[in-house]
Amino acid sequence: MATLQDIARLAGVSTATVSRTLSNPGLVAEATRAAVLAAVEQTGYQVNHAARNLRMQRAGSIIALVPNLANPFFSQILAGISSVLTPEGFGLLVADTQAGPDPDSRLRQYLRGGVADGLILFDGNLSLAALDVPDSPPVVAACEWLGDTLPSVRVENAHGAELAVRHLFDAGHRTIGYLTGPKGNVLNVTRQEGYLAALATLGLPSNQAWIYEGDFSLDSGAMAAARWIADPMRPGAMFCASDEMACGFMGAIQRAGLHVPRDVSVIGFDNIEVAAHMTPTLTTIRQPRTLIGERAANMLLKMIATKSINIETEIIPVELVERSSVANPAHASRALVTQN
Amino acid sequence: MATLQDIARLAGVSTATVSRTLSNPGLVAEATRAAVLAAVEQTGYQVNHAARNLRMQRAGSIIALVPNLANPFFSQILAGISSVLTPEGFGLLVADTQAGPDPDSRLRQYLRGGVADGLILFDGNLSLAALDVPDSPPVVAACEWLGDTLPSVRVENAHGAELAVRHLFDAGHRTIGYLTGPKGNVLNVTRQEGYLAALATLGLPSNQAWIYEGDFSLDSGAMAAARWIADPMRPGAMFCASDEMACGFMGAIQRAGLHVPRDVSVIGFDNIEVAAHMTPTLTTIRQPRTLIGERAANMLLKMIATKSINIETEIIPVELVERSSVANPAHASRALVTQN
DNA sequence: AGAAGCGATGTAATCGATTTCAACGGGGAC
DNA sequence: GTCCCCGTTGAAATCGATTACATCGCTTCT
Repeated sequence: MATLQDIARLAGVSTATVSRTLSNPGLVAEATRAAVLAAVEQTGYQVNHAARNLRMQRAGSIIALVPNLANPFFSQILAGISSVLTPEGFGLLVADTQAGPDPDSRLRQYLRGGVADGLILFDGNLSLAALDVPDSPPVVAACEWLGDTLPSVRVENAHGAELAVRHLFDAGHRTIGYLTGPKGNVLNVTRQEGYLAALATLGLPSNQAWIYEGDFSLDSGAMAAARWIADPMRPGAMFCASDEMACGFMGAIQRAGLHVPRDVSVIGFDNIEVAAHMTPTLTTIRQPRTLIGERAANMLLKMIATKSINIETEIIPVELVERSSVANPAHASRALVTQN
Repeated sequence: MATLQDIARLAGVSTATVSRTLSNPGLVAEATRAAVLAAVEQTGYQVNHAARNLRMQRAGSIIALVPNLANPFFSQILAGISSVLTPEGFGLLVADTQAGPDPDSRLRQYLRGGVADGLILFDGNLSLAALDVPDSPPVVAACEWLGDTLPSVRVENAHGAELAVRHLFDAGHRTIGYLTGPKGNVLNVTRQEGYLAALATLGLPSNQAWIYEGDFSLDSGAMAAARWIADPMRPGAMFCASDEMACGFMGAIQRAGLHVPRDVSVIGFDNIEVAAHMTPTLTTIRQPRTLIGERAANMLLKMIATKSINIETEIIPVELVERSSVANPAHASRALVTQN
C-alpha cells in the first residue's frame, strides 16, 4: 500500500503538498499538481481512511438503525442512503435495534462512542431520553419519528390514508375498516388519524369494531383476516396500514374460500414489490423508498458539514397506485351471483 | 470524549497499562486493573476506532457486496452477517455492485483501498480477474460463487432442484418445466443441472421447449407466464429457480383466468416470506438465509484472524416446504369439472 | 552471593494523513 | 531601492491507541 510519503517522494514534494493536491487542489501550482497526480496514478494510491479519520476527528461512517434488518422494506431505503454516502467518502453501517437485549442502551452506545459521525434512525419506538447524550453526533429520523425535537424525513402518512379511504369511497364502499400497525407506533397513529379524518369528511360512519389490530407483519394480516371472517358486522373494505399486512390478509381471506375484491376490497400502504403480482394485484399507496433514503442521507450530511442542528421536517409525497384489489361492492355481488 | 491518556492520568498509570487492561487483562495486576476499570467506568470511555485501526493497520469493517441492495432476498442475510460482526468489533459496510457503471473496477477499488479487512461477495457475475489484486484482503463468496479458487458458503442448489422435481413427480406430474435464472448465473446453471439430473433419474422426458428463460425477478416470472400460456406444448408443472419468479408466474397465470394449481403446479426456490401468503401458498425449497450470513461472516473472520486463505466450501442444506401450489394433475382436472 | 528469571509497568516509537506556521521568491507600489 | 504582499511550498506537530523494549523489584536456582 502506497502512503502519502511515497507519493511525496516520488513526486519530489512534501506530504503537505500531496495532501493539498488531493483535498484542495486550488492551493497548488498547476505543474506541481500534475506531478503529484501522475505519482498517484502510477502507484494507485488510495487514502488510508483510518489515518484521515483520526486526524480529522471523525469516524468516516454513519449508522442506520433499523428496527428489523430482516424486513425487506428497508433494503431499498438503505440502497438510497448508500448511493449518497459513498461518493462523499462515508461508509454505511447498519445495525438492528431489535437484535440485542436493550435497544435504548445500544442506541446510547452508538451515540457516545464516536463510532459514527451521524445516525439515521428508523425506529420510532426508542425513547427520546436515550438520545440525550453529551456531544452526540447529529441524528435524523426517517420514516418513523420521535416527538418533534429531531429533524426527520417522512412521507405524507395521513394524506396517504385519506387517498386510500377516498378511493374506496369512490368505488362505492360505505363501510371501511382499518387494519392497524403496532399500537403506539407513530406511523400507525398518523395513518389511523388520516383514516378517521377521511371518514369524517366523507360523512361515513366510523366504528370501533372495524378497527382490526395488526403489527405491520404478514402474519398479523392473516390473523386479522380470521377475525374479519368471524365478524358478523365486518366492513366491506379494508385499508391496511402496510402492504405486508394487506398481502397476509388477502391470502388468508382467499384460503378461507372467499374472494378479493368480490367479498372484500383491500388497499395497502407502501407499494412493496410483490404488490403488483399478488392475486389479485394490490391497490396501494406508494412510498418512494429510495428517495427517502437519499433525502435522509443528504440531510444528515448537511448537518455534519455545517455542525448545525436545524430541526427541519421533510415530507415526501405519496400516491395512489390503482390495481385490482378494490371493486364496487354492488358489481362484486353481481359477479358473485354469476360465478356461482 | 475521554481518551486513553485521560484514563491513565485518572488511574495513576501509563497509557500502556490502560491499553493492556482493556485488550489483554491477564497482563496487569488485579489491583491496577480495578483502578483502571473504575476510571473507565467513571468517564464512560470508549476506544477511538480510527486510532486503533490506524495503529493496528486494519480498517475495522468488512464489506458485503450484493448485486442489488434493493432485493429483499439479501436483507435477512445481512442481518445474519451483522449479528456475527458486531460483537467482534467490526462494522458492516454494504455496497451495491450494480449501482455504479463498472462493477469490476469498483470491486478492485474495494480490494485495493484498505477500505475493509474482508469482503463477502454475493455476486457471481464479477470477473475473477478483478479479484487478482496484490495484498487484497480475504474474500468469501456467498450464495453465488466464482470458480473454485475462493472459499464459499452456498446451499445445496442441485439437491434443491432435485427435491422440487421429485415432489412434482410424486404429485403425479410427468411434464415438468424449468423457469431459469439469468443465463450464465451459477445458481441457475446448478439448479438447471439438478433439474435435468432429476428428470433423468425419474425416467422423465426433458424438452428444450419446457425451459423458459427468466432472470430471478418478479417481472420475468410474469413474462414467462405469458409465453407458457401461448405454448401449445406447455408442461403441466413449473419449477422456478426463484420464489420471486414463481410469484410473478402465478400472478400472471391467474390474471389470465387460469388457476394454480388446477392448470399448472408451481414450485419455487428460496422460501421468501410472502411465499406462505400467496394465493395459492407457494410450495418451495427453503434456504436458511440468516444462517448463510452467519456462516459467511464467521468464515471471513477466521481468515482475517489467522491471515490464512484456506479454500473451503461450506454447503448448507435446503428443504422442501410443502404448501398448496402443487396438485395432482388428475385431481386438478376433476376439481376443474366440479367447479364449473 | 550472584545470576537468572519473571511479573508488572513505564517510555517512547509508530501508524498515515492533515494543517498550522514559517519561509521563500518574485512582482508591484511608493 | 525598499517594502509589502501574495502565491507556493515545506517542516513539524498532531490525532489516540498499540506495543517493542527497557526497567525495576523479587524470588529462585546454582
